[in-house]
Amino acid sequence: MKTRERILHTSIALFNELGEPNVTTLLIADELDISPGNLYYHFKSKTEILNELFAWYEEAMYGILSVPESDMEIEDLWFYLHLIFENIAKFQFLYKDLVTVVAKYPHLEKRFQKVLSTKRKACNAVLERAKKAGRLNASDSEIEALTEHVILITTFWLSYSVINEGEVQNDALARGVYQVMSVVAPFLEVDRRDMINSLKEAYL
Amino acid sequence: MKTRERILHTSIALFNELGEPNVTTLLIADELDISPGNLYYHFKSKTEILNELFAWYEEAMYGILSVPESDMEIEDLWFYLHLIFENIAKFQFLYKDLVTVVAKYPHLEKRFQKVLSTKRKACNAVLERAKKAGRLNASDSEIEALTEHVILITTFWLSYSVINEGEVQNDALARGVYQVMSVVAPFLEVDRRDMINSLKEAYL
DNA sequence: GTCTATATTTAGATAGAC
DNA sequence: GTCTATCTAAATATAGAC
Repeated sequence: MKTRERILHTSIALFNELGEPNVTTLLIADELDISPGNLYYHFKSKTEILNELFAWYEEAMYGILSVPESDMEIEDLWFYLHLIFENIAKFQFLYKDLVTVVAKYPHLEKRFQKVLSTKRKACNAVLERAKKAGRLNASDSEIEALTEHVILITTFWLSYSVINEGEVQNDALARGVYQVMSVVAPFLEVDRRDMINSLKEAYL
Repeated sequence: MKTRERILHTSIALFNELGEPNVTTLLIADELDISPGNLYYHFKSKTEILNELFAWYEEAMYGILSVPESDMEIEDLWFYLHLIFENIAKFQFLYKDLVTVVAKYPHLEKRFQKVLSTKRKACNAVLERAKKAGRLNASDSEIEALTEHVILITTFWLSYSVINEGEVQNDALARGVYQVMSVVAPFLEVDRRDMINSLKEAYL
């Protein structure tokens, strides 16, 4: 792996572990056993490292969100949500210090908002489709509130885990998925609600 | 008002407006038209300012949470939730940069967790009481998930608002209250659900 | 491409006069 | 209690040799 690539991979690892505000360019260089001068040969600033990582994040997220979610069953939804949570975990430094990071790198604000609004649309589409398929009983305003819940939970579940447990535990993602499912459950028929409980038993 | 008090009030205002990581002791002193030396005469460090403000926060929060919530109707719940959101808004600098602030001031971690667990107990008690009074139809595991939802929403609603709108809007608190109510609504009888919609119309 | 050495800036904090 | 002046430490970033 070329130095430039190694810098990016080490940066994301350190950011995720220690939080972006606590990772200096010197620390990244130290961890790689290269000099700070070398690091700055490849990236003219810390911001540029962050930009590149954010581009990775966007690419991964839009990739997942563009999946043609044709009429999913509960198990598919569980799986799909897990995929999203996994990608969030991969870029958890963005989520754990979201407001701070966006304040520090203002040009990321609009881009992050765009990801969120894409997520919102995808979520809305999934719920509307479930309603049309007769799987979901919810009014328009209920679907609207549900969508907000789903986006809020997915966005802040990792922060919530860190605050409660001091770190991101192994089962944090599965518990996040369950938490999302539990907010949708009341609008499903009874037998599908049981299925969520089965999935909880199986994965949690 | 004595200088010591003025420092605290100016600090909380600047923290809330700009975010704790972006407020230096020099900025606080400048805003007050006093010298940095003077500020350090009253507080030996920035951490000590934060400690004092956090003690304010704890006092206010425990005060609200110890209210004997005897069997609340929907309107009372709405009002009670608004009280909690208002206090969160008063100390929004803690919430907007929660993970960052706790990482920077590690001794606050346990204390914040204690506030959260007190909140969790209060929420659980309210829901259990509503169930016993026949107002809420929810299983134990549903009440457990509901409690998590309520704590998650109250904790991160302000961050969510900032990310989505770039700042905390005037109606952010009322929308937060509604969002919490909407997660409880499916477990209420139909007429009480309508009441939530009426409250939404009235306050939002 | 990589290194060493160093410059620049800024935040937190202290010393000592008034 | 308050001020001016200054120190220290740390983080970002650059210059120039190899």
